[in-house]
Amino acid sequence: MPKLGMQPIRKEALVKATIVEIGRAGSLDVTVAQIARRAGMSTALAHHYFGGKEAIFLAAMRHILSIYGAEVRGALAVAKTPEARLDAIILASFSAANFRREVISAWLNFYVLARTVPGAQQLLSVYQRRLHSNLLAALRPIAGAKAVPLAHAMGALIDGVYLRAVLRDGPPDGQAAIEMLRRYVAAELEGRPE
Amino acid sequence: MPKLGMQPIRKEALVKATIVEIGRAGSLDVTVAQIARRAGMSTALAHHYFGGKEAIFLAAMRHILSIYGAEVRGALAVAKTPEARLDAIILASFSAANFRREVISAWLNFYVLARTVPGAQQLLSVYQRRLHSNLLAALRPIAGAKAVPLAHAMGALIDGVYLRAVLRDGPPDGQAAIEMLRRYVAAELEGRPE
Amino acid sequence: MPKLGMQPIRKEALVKATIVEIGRAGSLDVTVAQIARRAGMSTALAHHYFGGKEAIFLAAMRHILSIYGAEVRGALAVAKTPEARLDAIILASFSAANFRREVISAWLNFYVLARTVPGAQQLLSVYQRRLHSNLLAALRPIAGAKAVPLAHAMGALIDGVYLRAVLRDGPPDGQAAIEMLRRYVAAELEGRPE
Amino acid sequence: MPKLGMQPIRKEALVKATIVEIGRAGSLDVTVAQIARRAGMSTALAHHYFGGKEAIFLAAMRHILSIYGAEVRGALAVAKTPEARLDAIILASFSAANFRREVISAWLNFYVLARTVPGAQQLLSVYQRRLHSNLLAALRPIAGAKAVPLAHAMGALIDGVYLRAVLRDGPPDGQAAIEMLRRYVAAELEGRPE
DNA sequence: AATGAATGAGGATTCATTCAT
DNA sequence: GATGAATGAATCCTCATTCAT
Repeated sequence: MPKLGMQPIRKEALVKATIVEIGRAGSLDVTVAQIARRAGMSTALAHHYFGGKEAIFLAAMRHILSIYGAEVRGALAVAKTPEARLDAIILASFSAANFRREVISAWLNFYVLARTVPGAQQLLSVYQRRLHSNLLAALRPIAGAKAVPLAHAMGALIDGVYLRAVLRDGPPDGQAAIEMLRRYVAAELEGRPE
Repeated sequence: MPKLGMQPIRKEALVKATIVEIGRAGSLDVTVAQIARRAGMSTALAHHYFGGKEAIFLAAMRHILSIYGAEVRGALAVAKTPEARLDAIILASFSAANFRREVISAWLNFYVLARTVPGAQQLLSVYQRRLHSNLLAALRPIAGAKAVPLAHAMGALIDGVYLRAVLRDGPPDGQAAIEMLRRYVAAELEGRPE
Repeated sequence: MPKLGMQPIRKEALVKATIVEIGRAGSLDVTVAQIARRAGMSTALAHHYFGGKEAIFLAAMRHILSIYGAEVRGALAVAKTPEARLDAIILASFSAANFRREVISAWLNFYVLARTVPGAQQLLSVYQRRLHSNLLAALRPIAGAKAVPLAHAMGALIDGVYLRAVLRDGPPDGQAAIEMLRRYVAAELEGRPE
Repeated sequence: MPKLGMQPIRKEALVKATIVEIGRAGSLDVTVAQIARRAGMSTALAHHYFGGKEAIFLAAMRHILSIYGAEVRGALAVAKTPEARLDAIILASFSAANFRREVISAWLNFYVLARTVPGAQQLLSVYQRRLHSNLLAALRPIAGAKAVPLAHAMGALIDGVYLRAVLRDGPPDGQAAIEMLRRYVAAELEGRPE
């Protein structure tokens, strides 16, 4: 018996199923049938709601990025000093919600997706730009002229840590990642102030 | 006009074609037919020489890793001081031969491959371990207790720079990458020694 | 115009088409495409319903064996004496429904299939055991100690007649086969009673 | 270093390899490459000597049939009485040389081949006719009018025993087969003479 | 005599997508 | 809203066969 207002529920189920399946498969080689089955519906319905596989992937990507964005935003809101702001970004990047096996796996694969699908590339660019500007805003007061290169390096380092976490067998170690980032920032800031 | 001793020639052609095609496609969604066509032979011959698609991918991966390994080894051989050794690794990582669009793209996709194919995972692990031990050997004399975490961070940073280079449109900027790494090392080494 | 409840209809069509095609080809070298075409559907649908070629073959085999089994069961039900029972088995074995060109051809090829596919071997074993026990039950009261070897021989003779029918050009002669079996039984039973 | 007069040696090796491979595979799904490898040569050479796969199969079939024929001929030559002649045929049919796993498997598959390849059909017909006339010649003096149907039944029974031997797991039991045939003949001859 | 090289043809299987119900 | 039915278009892989050496 079909109910009204199922659309958002179905869509969310599909998005979550997509992330799980990409995590499980370790690649984008995931069939719509797998996603739909895990979401508890037919493939036809999945198509009905999203129009196509690519749109499903994009929605999953948007979901992950928006969760990450929300977490960062929330943490920044309560941080008072530049140092606290910087740390908030680091902590959000490796929080339990984001630095999870499936999410990391999906993340890596979205980098791949971005090479093919313009929409994905755009989403990833937006995320990178936002991260960069957040980092920059926090760094500017405390790093001076170093702020720009430092922000670039931190972005790359975060991504690198994600990338490496994909390969490891056990659960990802967020704490170690956080320490690595903190240590990096500390080292760069400790040096001659300019 | 069949000649003798074609096997190595054909295999190499296929490996190179594979890297090019993965670079072009931006993903592992590359058909054997595409690879074979670019290598100038039939798909049947590609299968004949490698036995299957996976083996072709693995050979391509091994090729890239071995070139990188050779370059590092060569640079380390002539470097006399620890500092020179460290710089040699950095330079090799972003040399014109390795830090090329196609190679970077292939690199990213090999990370994905490693999630599925055990052989690929192993190859990547070997590469990471070797890089780590090279970094460590160079850092130990000059970074003391910091050597281990620093080597980890450098490895992650290198991978992160690769990952980010994938997304950018233009040609990858090896020089900027080198400077980013050098700057980080300098900052860490400058700080209080323990 | 897709309707509901097509699964059993499609499956049956595929099973029948399989038997016809094996009969036509004279071997198991029958493509799924041929079977699907004759059954009036795409190969994809055939795979969808059966999961693979082997499963289609097994279903066809099961179909033939079950028809034969049903016919024997039906005939045994109305036979009152051991002699009538024995004759019922013979008649069913060479009835118009079973002793047809295509069915015989399929039969032979299922023997071949049984050499490769465990499921097929099992099906054939079941058929042989059931035939044997039916024969034995009918023979025991009238053949005494001879019953066991006689049942074996009759089974072999029936199979042999099938085998030879495969080679002949014209339509198989069920009547002649029945007479051969009857004569064989008569000869064995006439001999000294023990 | 190619030698002269290799042709018959190579051909025989291929024929034997073919029988072994058909026995191993349990079907005609045997590649020329497998046959050639087992025979210790390249596929190109196999083609060179036989011209094609079909010709290889036919040669293998001819080989088996001719061995069987030779054995029967030899046994008939020394048999003095009709009874002895009959027994000679039975014995030859289930001799250790013929009633072997691989040979039986090949035999079955030649029945399949005969449905497709005219040459195979002809070979099999020749064998059947020869067996029939041998049986008839032996039976005529001792079975009178029964000779013809008895010869037919014996032929079918022999084939049936072969067919059933294919399915059994263990080694084929020639002795049991011989007894089955002898028992049948005895029963028919014992009965009232007309 | 012998073989490595090479390929065209074909075959099983998968999958995103569409459509009628 | 929801789904079973259905397929066209790939894709990987195999294999008999040919050819130049």
